[in-house]
Amino acid sequence: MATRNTEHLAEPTPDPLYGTVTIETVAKMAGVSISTVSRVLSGTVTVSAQKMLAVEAAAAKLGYVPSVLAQGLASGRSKTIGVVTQSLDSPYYGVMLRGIEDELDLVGHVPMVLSGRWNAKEETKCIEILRSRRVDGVIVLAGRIDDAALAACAATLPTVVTNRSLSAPGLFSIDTDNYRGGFEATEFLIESGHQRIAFITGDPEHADANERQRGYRAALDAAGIRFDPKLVVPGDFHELSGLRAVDELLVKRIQFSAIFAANDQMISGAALGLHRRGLRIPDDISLVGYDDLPGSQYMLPPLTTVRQPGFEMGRHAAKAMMQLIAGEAPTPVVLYPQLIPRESTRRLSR
Amino acid sequence: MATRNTEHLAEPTPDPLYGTVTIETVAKMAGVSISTVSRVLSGTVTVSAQKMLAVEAAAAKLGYVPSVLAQGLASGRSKTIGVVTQSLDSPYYGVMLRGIEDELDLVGHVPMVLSGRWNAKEETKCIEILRSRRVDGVIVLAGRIDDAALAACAATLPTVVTNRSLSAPGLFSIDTDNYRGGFEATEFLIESGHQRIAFITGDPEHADANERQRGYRAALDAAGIRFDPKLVVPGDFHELSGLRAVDELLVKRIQFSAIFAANDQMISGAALGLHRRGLRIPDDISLVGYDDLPGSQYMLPPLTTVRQPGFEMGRHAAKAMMQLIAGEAPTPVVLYPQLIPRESTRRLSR
DNA sequence: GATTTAGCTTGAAAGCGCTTTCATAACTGT
DNA sequence: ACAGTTATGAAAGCGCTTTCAAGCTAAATC
Repeated sequence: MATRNTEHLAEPTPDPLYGTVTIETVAKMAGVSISTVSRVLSGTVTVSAQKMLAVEAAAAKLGYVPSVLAQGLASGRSKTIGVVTQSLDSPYYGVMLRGIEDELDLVGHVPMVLSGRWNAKEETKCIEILRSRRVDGVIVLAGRIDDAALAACAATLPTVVTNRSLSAPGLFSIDTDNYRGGFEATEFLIESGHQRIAFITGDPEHADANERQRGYRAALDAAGIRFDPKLVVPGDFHELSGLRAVDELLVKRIQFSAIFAANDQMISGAALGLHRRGLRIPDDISLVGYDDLPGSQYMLPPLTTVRQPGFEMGRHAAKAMMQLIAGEAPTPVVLYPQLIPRESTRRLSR
Repeated sequence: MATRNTEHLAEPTPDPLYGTVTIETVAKMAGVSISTVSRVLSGTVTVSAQKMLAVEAAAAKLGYVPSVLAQGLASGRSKTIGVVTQSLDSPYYGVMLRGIEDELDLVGHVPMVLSGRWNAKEETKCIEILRSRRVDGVIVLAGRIDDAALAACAATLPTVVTNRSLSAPGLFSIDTDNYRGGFEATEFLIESGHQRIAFITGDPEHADANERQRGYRAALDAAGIRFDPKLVVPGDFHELSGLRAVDELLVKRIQFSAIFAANDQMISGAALGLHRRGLRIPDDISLVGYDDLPGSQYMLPPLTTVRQPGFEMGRHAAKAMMQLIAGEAPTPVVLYPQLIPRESTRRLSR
């Protein structure tokens, strides 16, 4: 036990000035009951102005900081929202975390962020840990965990998941239109005169990546360009896979004038691959990425990419969580990706 | 109150299967007292093998997840470590967060990360929030909050601060040798034949930045190169300031063959500035950064930079925190920055 | 104008789900 | 048979929230 009461001991000295000041300390000093202190602080019930002032004065003088732990135990609400991300240093998820933090801050809640390290098992473990900390809900950023497990989680804990579309009781999902993003990026390249457009895929376990690829194919079809499977190279969302993809294309002597990758990190790797072979961007090869990471506008040259509204997604996820907790049905939102033309693409003059 | 006990009501039905299973549920099922369940779970005291098995079986069957909230309240240890970072999407701090998370995970603790948004006031607020959540300690990553305030915090809460050197009771600080990093980067450039080396400063409020600058000057002195204040341009650690710095140098027609910036992000901006003016890296200008961010090896060209052991720093910070909590004196560590030569620098042939 | 009634404010007390003393009961060895 | 161990349960308490009922005041009724 933390600090035992000593009132039953022969120790007439008033509580040592030093030590934890609890609601009781405040109550005594203000000459009211702890119930009243609680009421003043939570502001739920009217309290006479006089006592209210007394309590506030006492609390201020004592530097009283209520224990959210105790509040949580007593009220059943910890004011903490669990967040499962993939990695604490992922640039893409980082932006979403910022959105979540900002929004939660507005309503006095705090996020508890754990990372799933890109695998379903770890994510499940994270959720378990979060559950043991009695979070009021969990927000899963993308994640590898399967839909069924997520739905099961939602049955006993308000759950919000981003970058996915699925529905279940207690579950809210929020996603952007990746198909459309993929389509627009490809369309942009085609309109710029490119015909041989390579595509570096993302991790096939992420629905996002597949949707972007579907958009790529659809744009090709729409323009009447025959799809060439040789132009599609597998990637895993990390830089190195982008570099390898370029190597593969080049080694196999596959003709292409542009590359569209399922995310910015892979395009960054691809750019290095081209650089190593003496190919210039965009003079020789045009590049389009996906995400618009904070650093992408400082790439050399600045990257043309599809901007994902990560920050907004984070905000909406948090807002939806608060609604879920309040028992309301979250207002569905549609977030659209947006093509940001910069300098990594050039118009092909025929 | 969360769920009221109903045992005093005329309701003979056993607890509904659905609902929170507490230590009491487990105790009843295993036919032991809650004390015994607690003991089995914490493993602090020996319990007969038979009861131990019974408890474990019951816990497993019920899917019992102890409430860390209640444990924290009762034991006075929340098993949560507060972390104050600058921004959840900062690449540099992200790596440190990973280190902290990894290390904490090993000992069953969880970080609660809040961001100070680059200002002392917010940081103070974060610490206050963390305190209200009864974290067992706080780790401050760099931070703008002044040393005195930090020392005051440490007086009542175990505190670890990175990227600073100061000492106070209950306070542990861990830093890398920024002077040395700055020195080595500059020395490397000088050894490569550069004489006119521009320096883009970091935020002067960060001691780190100033130390790096001191290292820069010292290396110049050591090589007998006269220090030219015109070569020093102010920056703020963000990309844009790097770009502006280059503009300034160029507009003022200041001669230089290399730039050393106090961090990678600014070098990234500087690179774009040079690119815009048609200057090539490293052919025309050599570049050296500081930090070695995850993306720096994929810059075009890959960046020569001073690697900061951010991950290790995070790990050590967390390890020191656990020692602080255990009442031990953390083992001091010295972390050295390391120059990583890549392709953004060239040897000047005279 | 006396009395009832509704409406407020307030404190006592029961819990929230655990940990940790304390004391008891059951063994051990000699 | 007795001191010395061990295992175990009862119970107090961690710092709050929230019900419950009592106490009071002001409005409403006849």
